Amino acid sequence: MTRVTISDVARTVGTSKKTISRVLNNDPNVSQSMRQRVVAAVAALNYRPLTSARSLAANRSFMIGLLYDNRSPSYIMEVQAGVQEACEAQHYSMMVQPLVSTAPDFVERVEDILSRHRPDGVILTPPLTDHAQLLECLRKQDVPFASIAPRHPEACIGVMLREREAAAAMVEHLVSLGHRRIAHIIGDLEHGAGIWRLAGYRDGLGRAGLKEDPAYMVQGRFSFESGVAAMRQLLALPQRPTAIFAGDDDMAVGAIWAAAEAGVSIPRDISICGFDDTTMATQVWPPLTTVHQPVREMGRRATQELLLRVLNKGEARMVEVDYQMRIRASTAPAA
Amino acid sequence: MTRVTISDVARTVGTSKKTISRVLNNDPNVSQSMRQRVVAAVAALNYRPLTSARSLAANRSFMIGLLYDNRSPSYIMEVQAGVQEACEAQHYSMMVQPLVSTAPDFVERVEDILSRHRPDGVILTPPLTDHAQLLECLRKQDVPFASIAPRHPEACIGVMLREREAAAAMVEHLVSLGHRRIAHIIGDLEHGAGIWRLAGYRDGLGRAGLKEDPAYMVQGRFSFESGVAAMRQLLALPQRPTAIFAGDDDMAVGAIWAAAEAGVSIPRDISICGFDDTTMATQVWPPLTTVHQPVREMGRRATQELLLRVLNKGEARMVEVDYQMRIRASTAPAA
DNA sequence: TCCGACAACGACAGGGCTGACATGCGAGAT
DNA sequence: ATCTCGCATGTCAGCCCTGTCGTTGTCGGA
Repeated sequence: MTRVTISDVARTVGTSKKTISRVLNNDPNVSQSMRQRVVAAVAALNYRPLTSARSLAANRSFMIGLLYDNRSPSYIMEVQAGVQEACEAQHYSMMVQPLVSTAPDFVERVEDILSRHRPDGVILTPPLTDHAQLLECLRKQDVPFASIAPRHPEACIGVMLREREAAAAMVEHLVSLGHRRIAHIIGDLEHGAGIWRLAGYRDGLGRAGLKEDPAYMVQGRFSFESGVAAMRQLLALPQRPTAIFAGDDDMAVGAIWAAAEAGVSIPRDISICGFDDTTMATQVWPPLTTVHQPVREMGRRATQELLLRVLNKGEARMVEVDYQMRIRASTAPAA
Repeated sequence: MTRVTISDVARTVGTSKKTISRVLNNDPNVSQSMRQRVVAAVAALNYRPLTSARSLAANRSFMIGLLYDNRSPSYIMEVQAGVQEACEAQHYSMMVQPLVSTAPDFVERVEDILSRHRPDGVILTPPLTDHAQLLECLRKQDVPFASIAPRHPEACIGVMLREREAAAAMVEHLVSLGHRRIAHIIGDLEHGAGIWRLAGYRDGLGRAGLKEDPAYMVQGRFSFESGVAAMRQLLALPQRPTAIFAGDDDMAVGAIWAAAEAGVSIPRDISICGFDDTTMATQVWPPLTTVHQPVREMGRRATQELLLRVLNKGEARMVEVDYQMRIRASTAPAA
């Protein structure tokens, strides 16, 4: 049982390979009747064009690369699902590539992937969205890309969310519950998210007329462990905060864990909230108040914009999606 | 700046394309001196063979497909990382494909992927490992595959773990803490894991001389929500169990959540343990006693076996990896 | 010295598909 | 009737690599 090729189809229809190709690629200038006959034959023979042959001939790979560097698995998994959806809709395939931006051979590896596979476009997730060398590499190789939550959204296409505003809104939520001593576990400042959320925290304090207290601003790294460490530090303070806004859910979950460890009750003694609304947010106890980011949709939208550009089907842009506040049981009125 | 091709390299070295090819593919029968000159030229020109051209000519794709159907994201993500590692080591690339085994066009989609991309091999994760139509499809198209924790490990290559034994050991752990009323939240019985862990639970009870009680065996579906539901059911029992062995961590976390909801203290009132040792296991409070499954390693090992077969480099087999008990704070002596 | 065995290499022919260009043909304009 | 034009289809070269197979070079043994 050998492979069915385009020639086989052409032979059965009694036409040229090119006409088959035209039908399959939705080229204009094919008569209705011919189109139908071809479609019928393709179905009858169960023919599917071989991707590698198409790539070679058409000089494009029909592939989108998803590059990431160890952000939380649940985040990446969601993005991946979204990218996959969008690719599928355009009969593209997705190739995922974990990368370590600090590795010595980083650029080398990127170049390797780009030139061996020649993806028609690439999706960048934080913090790769702002990796200068990477961006240069992409530009040099002329590979279009779309970014998810890049630090400089005005300069590129992709998708973003008003994180600063959302962070401020979260602080306002805490203020509205009567909290005055509100701490922030700062995310990785290499990420836009880290910067914006910190800025939003400050906005929120400012609007409520509260002063910043350096002791209430603890550096984390967007990880569970860093959340635990930060919380321990906050709990050791002579005057504890009554509410904590963690830069992301992973750190918030860490904070909740450290609170449990110390016998501090959430939200009775301290309110905690996060950002992202990951799977864990609803699976910890108490359920976490957080900002919902539609990560999957963001993956999808970014990919759609990218494909718009790749396929020359319209003007690609930086899309903005909406966040949503998810007020759950981890925040409560100040004692 | 146009692409560097094998001809360019051949021209600079002053030899034929085929010789370049031989060097790049580590074929024998090339003299040392020639080999060196070629390598030097390749480096100088920064040449990288185009994957689609190689695929077409060599009639293989240099690609391994990873197929999965919505098991928990953290599980898939770990497998994916392992598969990726193994692929990389052999200069293969990984293509991930989410699938919905209940979808009406399931077979259609599988066939499509297989014939368009012709992966040189495929990694199957549960429950796809036992999907009859899928397996038939793979055999028909002559695509080698390796399975992770398939229900019939003797019939295929891949990787497995003595889950039944581990489950029994977990029950023994509970027994050794003095528990006598031990419940089990049963996983999805479509998965080998569901079956084996249930069997192990029974083994454990039997060895301790305990009788099975249908009321203590609640059906779940390997999901957080099903864990919550099962736990509520168990808590409503006139005589509650003192310990619960959940079929996986997701359900165990759900059980912990439902306990918190009901004001039941873990492990003081009830001990809970799970299976898998996912990320969550150490992030919930109390930290979860569970069986550690080296998921990433399993992905890697399965892929290594697969590549052994694909590349004809040796006899591929069903590898067995070891589990480890992780006794943490969610289990304690019976009251 | 000659032969055979085997190592080292090259010429050639595609693999399956698409892009550029050529051709044929009928409808409408003149 | 003639000329245009535009749509529908075909021809052909070529994308970049590798497999096949035959040629040449090398070396040891008789």
